[in-house]
Amino acid sequence: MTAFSEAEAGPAPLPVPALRAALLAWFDRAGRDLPWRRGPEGGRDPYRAWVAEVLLQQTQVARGLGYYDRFLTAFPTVQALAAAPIDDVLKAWEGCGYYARARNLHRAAGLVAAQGFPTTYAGWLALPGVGPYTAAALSSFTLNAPCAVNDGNVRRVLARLRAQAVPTPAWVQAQADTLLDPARPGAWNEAVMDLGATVCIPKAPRCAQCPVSAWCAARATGQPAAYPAPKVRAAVQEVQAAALLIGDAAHAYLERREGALLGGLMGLPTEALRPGEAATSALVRLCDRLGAQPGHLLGQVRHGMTHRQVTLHVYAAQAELPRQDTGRAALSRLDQKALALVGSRQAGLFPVE
DNA sequence: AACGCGGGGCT
DNA sequence: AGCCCAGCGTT
Repeated sequence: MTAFSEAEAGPAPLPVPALRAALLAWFDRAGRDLPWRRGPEGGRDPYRAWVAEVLLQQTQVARGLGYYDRFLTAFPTVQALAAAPIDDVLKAWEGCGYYARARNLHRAAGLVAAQGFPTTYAGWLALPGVGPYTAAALSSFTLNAPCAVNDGNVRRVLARLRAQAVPTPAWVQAQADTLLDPARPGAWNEAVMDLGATVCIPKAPRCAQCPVSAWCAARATGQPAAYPAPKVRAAVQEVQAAALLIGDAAHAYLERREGALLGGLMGLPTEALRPGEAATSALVRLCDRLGAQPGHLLGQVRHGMTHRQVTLHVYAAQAELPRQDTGRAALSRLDQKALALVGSRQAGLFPVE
C-alpha cells in the first residue's frame, strides 16, 4: 500500500467517535460564553436564539453582541416584535447591514405570534429569513434535533479537515451530516463554529491549539491556510448619485428607499448619474421630480459597500416638503455620512467657498 | 448555479 | 486593498 499516494488512495476514513469526543471536550472547556447560549443545551429559548441567528447572518459575533442586547431590550418578546412598527425595527437594525433580515424577521414575528414557534426543521425553514443554516441551527439549539449546520466556519473547518480546496455546499453538508454528534447536536454545531471562529481561522490557523489537528489533512500538507481556496468575487461597481439636503442635518426631507439596496431605510432623495452624466444634470432631474430649487454643492461623500463604491454629490435645495427628525429615522451609513458632511460645515471644519 | 445584498474587522 | 463574516431570497 505504500506505493499509493493519498490522492490515489483517497482520504483515510476519520475515526468519527474519537474526533467527536475530542472536539466536544475542547468545546466544553474552551467554547465561547455568549449571551444567546443561556438555557439548557438543546432547549434554548426560541425567540432569543432566533434573533441571534438572524443577527449573525454574515455578521461577526463581536459586532452582533451590541445589536443583540439592544434589540432584545427594544423587543423583549416575539409578541412585542410583531406589534412594533417596521420603522422601529429598522431603527434597531440601523448600521448592521443586510436590512432584508430585519424586514423578514419582523414579518416572520407576525406569523409566530399568531401560530407559535416552529417545532420542526421544516417549520423553521418555512419562516421568511430562515434558510437551511438558520433552520438547522435553531432546530438543534431549541429542539435538540440532529441537524448539522453549514456556515462559513463549518465550510472552512471541514475543507481543512479533508484538504478539500473547493468544497461545494453539497459536499460540506454531507460531511457535516456524517460528523454531527447525534447525542449533542446543538453543542456539536456550536463546537465546530467556535473552532472555526477562534482556532481554525481564515489566515494563520492556530493548529497547535486545535483539538482535532491530529486528523487534519490540510495540516498534513503543511499549508492549512490554503484550504479552502479563496472564492472568486464580483468586482466592486462604481456608482455615483446626486442627493438633496432640504433642511438641515437634524431635520431634513427624507425618502423611503425601495428595492433591494437599503430597501426600507430612509435617506436623502437621490438620482443616480447615468453613464457619462454630470452630477449637475442629475441634480436637475432630482429637483424637477421634487419641485425643488437647487442650491450649492455641499460636498461629496464616498462610501464603500461590499459590492459598490458610491460617490454621493450632496446639494442643498429649497422646497416646501415635510422634514423629519433625522435622528429618529433609520438611515444607512451612507446617509449618515452625507448628514455629517453638513454638520461638519456648520462646525466650521470646512472652508466656505 | 449565480447574483445582490452592508458594514466593519483583520491581515 | 483584499478577504471574510453563525446566509438568504431572487433569478
